[in-house]
Amino acid sequence: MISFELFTMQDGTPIYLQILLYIKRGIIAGIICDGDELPSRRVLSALLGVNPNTVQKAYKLLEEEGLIQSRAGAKSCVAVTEEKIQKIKAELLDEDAKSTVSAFKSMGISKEEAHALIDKYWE
Amino acid sequence: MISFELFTMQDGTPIYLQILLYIKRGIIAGIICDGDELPSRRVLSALLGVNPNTVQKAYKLLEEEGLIQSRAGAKSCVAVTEEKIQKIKAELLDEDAKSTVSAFKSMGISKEEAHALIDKYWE
DNA sequence: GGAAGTGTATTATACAACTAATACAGTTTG
DNA sequence: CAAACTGTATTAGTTGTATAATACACTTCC
Repeated sequence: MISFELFTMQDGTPIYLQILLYIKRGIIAGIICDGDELPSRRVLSALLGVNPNTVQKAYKLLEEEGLIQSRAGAKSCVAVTEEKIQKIKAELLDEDAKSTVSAFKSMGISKEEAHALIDKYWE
Repeated sequence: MISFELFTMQDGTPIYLQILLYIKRGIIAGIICDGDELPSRRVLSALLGVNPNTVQKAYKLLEEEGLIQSRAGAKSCVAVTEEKIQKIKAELLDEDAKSTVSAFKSMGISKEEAHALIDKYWE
């Protein structure tokens, strides 16, 4: 069963996206693995204090991406191949790195300063 | 007069925030300087193909931050001190670096891999 | 079989964010 | 002064997000 102990809500981003990202990143990190059971919509919504429909929206998007499997009546579970993992890993890293580099460059930051900034905030 | 030639619209982020960030980053990079004239709300909105109020929202926020000055009837212009520049530079770099590092760590990326990613997307 | 839990779907409401359309008052400039 | 441009304010409409209340069909397990 996937744990949501490390999940922390932040405002500014839609809740369903936070849930989506939490699971995607967990998969990429290897903390969430193929076959793992997901908490039910009702259980997770109660745990996070949000509406079941909000969880449903995240789960539905994950299913449409082919990362989880759901059948009516049964628990949902993670369904990923190594190939899919590498695919979403490349996608997320691409987004993050691209936007960060773009932001740094537009502010006149050099590559060396960028490295120093990463180090500074790594702790 | 501030140039918007390098400005490119991207969907996903509110337009007024893109305008706001474009100007802030230009100030940080030293491309936009104290005293520079801004295009009027109507002119810039026509140039970008958006509503004048969208530009107004960005300008209003910039004024509330004390980065530009506006008086009814006259053109608006940039009004920054070196101190203010350093302040917003620290703020923006803090946000960008912090969220990037957080994202990388949650995906199990090491500091060395992070550096390699920055280099990869720097071109 | 039946109870409990599950996924799924529908409808409605509320609220904030974003954009749009318009009107009004000030300044600049000839 | 007057035309043209400027900033500002108000109102409205659309969309996205979140919530709420149900309803229904399916699976699991005793």
